[in-house]
Amino acid sequence: MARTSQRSGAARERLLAVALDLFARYGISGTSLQMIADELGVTKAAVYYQFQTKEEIVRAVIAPALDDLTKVTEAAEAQRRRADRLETILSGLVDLIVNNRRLAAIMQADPAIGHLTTSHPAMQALYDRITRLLAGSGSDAETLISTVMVSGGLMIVGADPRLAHIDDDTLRRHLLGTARRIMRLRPPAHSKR
Amino acid sequence: MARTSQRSGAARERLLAVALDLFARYGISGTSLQMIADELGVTKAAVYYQFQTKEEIVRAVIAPALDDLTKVTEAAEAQRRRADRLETILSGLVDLIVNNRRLAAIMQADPAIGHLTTSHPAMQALYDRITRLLAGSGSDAETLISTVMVSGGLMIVGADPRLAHIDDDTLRRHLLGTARRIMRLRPPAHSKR
DNA sequence: GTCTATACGCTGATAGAC
DNA sequence: GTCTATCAGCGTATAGAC
Repeated sequence: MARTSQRSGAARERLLAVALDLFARYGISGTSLQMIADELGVTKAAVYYQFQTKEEIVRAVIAPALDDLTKVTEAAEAQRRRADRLETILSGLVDLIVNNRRLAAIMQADPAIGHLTTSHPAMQALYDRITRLLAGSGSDAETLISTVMVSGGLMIVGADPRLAHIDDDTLRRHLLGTARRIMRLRPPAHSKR
Repeated sequence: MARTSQRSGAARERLLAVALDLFARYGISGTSLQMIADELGVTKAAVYYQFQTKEEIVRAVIAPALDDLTKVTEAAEAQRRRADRLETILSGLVDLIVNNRRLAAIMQADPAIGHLTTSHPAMQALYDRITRLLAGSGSDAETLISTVMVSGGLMIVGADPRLAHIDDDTLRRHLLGTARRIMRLRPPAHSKR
């Protein structure tokens, strides 16, 4: 069993840490298996033992954030009122992006990710659920456009170097504010601020 | 003279048309010189005669839109009042994106473009000018975040397949509306609608 | 001025020895 | 679990035919 994936192993963890670092610095297409191997002090084939495919490495790197995204989506779907669903998914997305700025940079910058999200059915389904949370069931053009702009804008924000100097709390606050404005959502009265 | 570029030539135009089409379908990294050559019915080296580099092809493909972007930027900078500058650059960006949806998809989706914009000094300067138009001289965190979200969100919108079915006029109208909302800009009184 | 033939070093990926 | 050897394909490059 355990052809690949699943099982831990220290070598595997080291590899993922190195890969995240290189991906963030050079992009996914800009990072070769050779670079990862060199950084680890092994050969390319040794990397291929841990992961059969470069795409597998990418998936493993983004997996933790994807799990969080799933949880946030489920929490939002559990809300009864549309305003609460919107508020939950928006603040969840904001937190996720602020906490994973390097990862956001990777996901936004590389078409390899786009390929992943569109090809993998489970990810496509998650994408659809988030779209439904943001746009609601009524899919008029205006709402759809706001939805695409808010999700796209949030993604991009994590990557942009012009915002690198802004601390997490400030970024989180203004990101959520701007996101609410795009979706015409009033700040919740019961919120702590 | 005329090592490359500059001069027209029918072959050159055909190549650019094919390249734009392939880039839009498969992305830049996903399009090989071989694919372009095959589509034209020539060899890879023939492509290499017209353009010494793949990057040169990319630059030539995005050049017309980049010229338009420069014109829009200059028009906006010529406005006296900040609200007018904002209005001009926003509606200019919206028009550009609506008129070049396929191109927007390419530019947003591929890191090769990111590399172009950050490496080429002239493009970096243009980017800075647009940022200044949107953010103004005061660079508080909130304005900066709105700026990044509006430019990023607009870019992404051109690429998103969920909006492919929306006609140009509707897209333009709601895009501008959402952009104004992000930047807290009231619609101009003297506007025709 | 436009192309073909050929080759270089790199990539992601595979098979099989140790 | 890691290695060597090898593969086809990539972007790039030159020499030379027409």
